[in-house]
Amino acid sequence: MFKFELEHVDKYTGARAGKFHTPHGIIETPVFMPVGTQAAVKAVSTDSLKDMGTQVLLSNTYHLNLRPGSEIIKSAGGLHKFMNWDKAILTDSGGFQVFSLKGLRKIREEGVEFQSHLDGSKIFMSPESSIQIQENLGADIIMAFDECAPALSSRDYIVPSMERTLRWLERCKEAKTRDDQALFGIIQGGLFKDLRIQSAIKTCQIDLPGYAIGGLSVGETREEMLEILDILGPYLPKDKPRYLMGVGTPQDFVEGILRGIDMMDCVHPTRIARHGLAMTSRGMISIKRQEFTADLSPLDPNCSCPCCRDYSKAYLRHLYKSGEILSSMLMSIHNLSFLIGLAQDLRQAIFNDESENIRKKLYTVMGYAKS
RNA sequence: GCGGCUAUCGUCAAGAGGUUAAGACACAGGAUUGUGGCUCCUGCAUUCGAGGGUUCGAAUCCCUUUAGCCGCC
Repeated sequence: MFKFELEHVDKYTGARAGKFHTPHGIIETPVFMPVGTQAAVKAVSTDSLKDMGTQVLLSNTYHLNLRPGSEIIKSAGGLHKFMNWDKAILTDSGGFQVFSLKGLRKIREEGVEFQSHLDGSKIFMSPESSIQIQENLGADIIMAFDECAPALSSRDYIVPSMERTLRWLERCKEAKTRDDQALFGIIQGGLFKDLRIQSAIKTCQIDLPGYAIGGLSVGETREEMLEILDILGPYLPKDKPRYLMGVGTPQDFVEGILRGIDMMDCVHPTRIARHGLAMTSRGMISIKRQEFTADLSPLDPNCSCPCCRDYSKAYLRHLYKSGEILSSMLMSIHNLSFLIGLAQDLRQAIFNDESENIRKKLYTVMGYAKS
């Protein structure tokens, strides 16, 4: 269980292709993981997710604990049954909410006191309670409860935060009782290279089935983020999956994989889809643009997803302008298909030691901006 | 034919003599990275139905005219 087979490493870039075994199937890496925070990928059914080749979904401990409550999900037979998804699931621990709900929480050594964004009530989350909730949810991969610190944090802020996250990781491991769930540790350290290395070494000293890099894509530039990935590579065990948390523009995705990342998740594709933006083989397209009013060609002529197969840009623009729910559905299906397809292309390219070609294509043929 | 009322951005509408004519929606650009939030940011009337006048100064006052609505013959 939770064996990671490293199948091939691109001899030019170091990009990795592998297989991660979970109780709900094998995840072929590199992989993009759609995010379904509240046990649902916004605007996308599990049938659609399956059709587009999704291998693993993300969901969220903090949000599901508030609503409907993890006991409800436990009594439903776990998250897989509750949301009708029989492939792998990964739950984030609530650590990101320490960042995103900054105004609504207080951090202590023991844990974090949140004020519910729903009704204002006090919710205390600790490494132990996060693990307890995640055991109730029953995902295949569960994340350590950490603090995701803002990228612009000072060294004085990052040092104690990072050390606390390490102590919390020990407590998470201690609290864990189920052996059919893989606990991943999370490396922090802000944008300070020595702290990142320190965090990587100490985190990886704790034997776990996988390791994540957190605290990135939270306000820093792409160059800064990639620099951190570059220096971290040598400190990560080769025989464990490497998960870069919260990253999902096509550029970041490709650059991450070329730096040895195996797994990434992001709300980006589904969020921008709801706001009328598409990732395509010809760059980013805003379906809102006036120029598409009468354009009967597909969103992406090189895409075979249901959205591109069956509908025109003029129709998609009309749906968006009309506020139709179908707009969110089709655009989300497309964007997720694009990233999942990109991951599949990369995996194939890695086996041929040609992953660099995908990067070149991204910046030339596809026309994505380098920074 | 006579009397009254109304006429400000694509739409709804503030404004009642004094610097660049509110706001909302719509429209047009842009943002968005381990998802509180179909959200956020930016732009969008040198012009107030038309023409003339009073005044240092008018969307705001006066006259003429046009259109719509309401009454009366």
